[in-house]
Amino acid sequence: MSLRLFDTATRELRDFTPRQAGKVGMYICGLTTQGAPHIGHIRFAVAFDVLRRWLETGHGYDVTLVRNVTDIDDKVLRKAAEAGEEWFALTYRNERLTGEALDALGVIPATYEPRATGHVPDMVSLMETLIDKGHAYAAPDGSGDVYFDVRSWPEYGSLSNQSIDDMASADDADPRGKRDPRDFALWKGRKANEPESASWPTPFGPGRPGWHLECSAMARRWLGDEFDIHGGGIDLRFPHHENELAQSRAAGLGFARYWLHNAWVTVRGQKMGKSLGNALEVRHLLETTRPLVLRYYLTAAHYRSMIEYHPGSLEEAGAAVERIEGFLERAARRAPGHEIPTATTLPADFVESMDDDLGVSGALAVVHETVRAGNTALDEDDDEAALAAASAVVAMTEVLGVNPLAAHWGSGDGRGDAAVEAALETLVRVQLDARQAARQERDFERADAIRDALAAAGIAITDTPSGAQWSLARPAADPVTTEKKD
RNA sequence: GGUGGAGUGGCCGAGAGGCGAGGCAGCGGCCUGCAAAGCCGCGUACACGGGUUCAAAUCCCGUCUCCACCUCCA
Repeated sequence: MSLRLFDTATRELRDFTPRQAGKVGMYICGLTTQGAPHIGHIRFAVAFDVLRRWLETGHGYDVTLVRNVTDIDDKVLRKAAEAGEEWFALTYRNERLTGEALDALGVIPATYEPRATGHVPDMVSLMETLIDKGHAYAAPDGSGDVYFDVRSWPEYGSLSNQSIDDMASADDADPRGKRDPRDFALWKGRKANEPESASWPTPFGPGRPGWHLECSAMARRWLGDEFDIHGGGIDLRFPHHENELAQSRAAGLGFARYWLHNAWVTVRGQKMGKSLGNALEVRHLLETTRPLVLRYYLTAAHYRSMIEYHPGSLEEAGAAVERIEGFLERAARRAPGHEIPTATTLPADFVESMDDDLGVSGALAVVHETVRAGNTALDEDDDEAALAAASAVVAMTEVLGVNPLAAHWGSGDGRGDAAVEAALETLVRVQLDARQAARQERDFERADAIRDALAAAGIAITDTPSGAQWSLARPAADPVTTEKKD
């Protein structure tokens, strides 16, 4: 069974075949450095993290993942000017915040994260090629801008399935010497009010990258003239990806062979965005929600479906996660050394779902079915079957990045500092022994008082035929919508 | 105006001609001193109106509603 992915360019599912056997070059685009990341930005990263994991684990590909950092654009300069800080301070601070958020959610780091500002020579080279081929021109008005000539490229509009003449002509079409209002800037000449630090010398005069050129230049440098997958949010399809495609192809490059786009997170039916004031910043959500739960929430829906955020959705994700964790904890008590090995093969239904354009919903259904079967096996003292189920659950959740036992989640599963844990174990065990003694004397009032006291301390008791077990309780999240303007 | 997407049971969320994915919540039962956890059972849902078909949530026609993109956008 082969992997099928929905290619935005052809608007159909296509069998995925890498251009080089065993290797995949993937470029994903869109992590903002204009502000702190909200869960919409992170969803994008999580969606392509799942793809990357599946390419690696499910198909054994050697993946080179390049994730760009567009660290200079109009908005960065504007915001920095408004805040009275250096633009590079702002963009680097946010780049780090984004990195922290991705780490928190268990997103595997990219192979490389190139910055636009470090690739000006690559951009100049592309522009020279485009001008030579008659697809770009320096603005005749002395602005220092360089534009792509959309009329010179018949395929312009193919990615978003639009013809140039059908595109709404922008009311604010830049008058500065464009041959067509739809022509877009490859390069922006320096304006008098812009900081000198945001300017680079070029044969066309001093200036800075336009918004689109950096991706064509960086993808080419790190992945080659042609590569396998280009990913990003659906809202980038036009104009950003359309323009990337046009400028790269017009320059004679093969560029991306598959285009994948994820949908966004909505709040009250609207796309989340800082400008709308409904952005849920990752760092705020993580004050009340465990990272694993947030990761599960963002992973559980198909990447091309919108996720409608509503109060309570994180609690539901938390309940689902706890169900999986509860099973793994029970199973681990029966496992040799209390360690659950990771299964080396994945259930066929899981593989089939994942191969069908990353059907994570179906894949998670298999996870939960396996959990139920495993719980039944535990109840029937069929340890062999229970451990096989647990191993499969570990392997499947690892593919999705939601394995509760992954070292990444750290103390989230109660695996804190060993000395602290040992001390706690001793103290709790004393209480459990006292409760057991009370129960044997049928002094249930005292037994329940002990249980209540432990619960108040955040320790949950589970009675089993072989005695009471305890675990750190996971209080339900209490997320708050942060109404934060940027 | 152009392009694309969506409407599924109390909620979330898959599926894409015929056996009701899965999760959350709820109800009943088993287990338990009681709980919790776990297990078993319980739902006849697919925006609306037509049509095709032995059979439609799924295909066709029409309608309604919502969302997105059309040079800031994950």
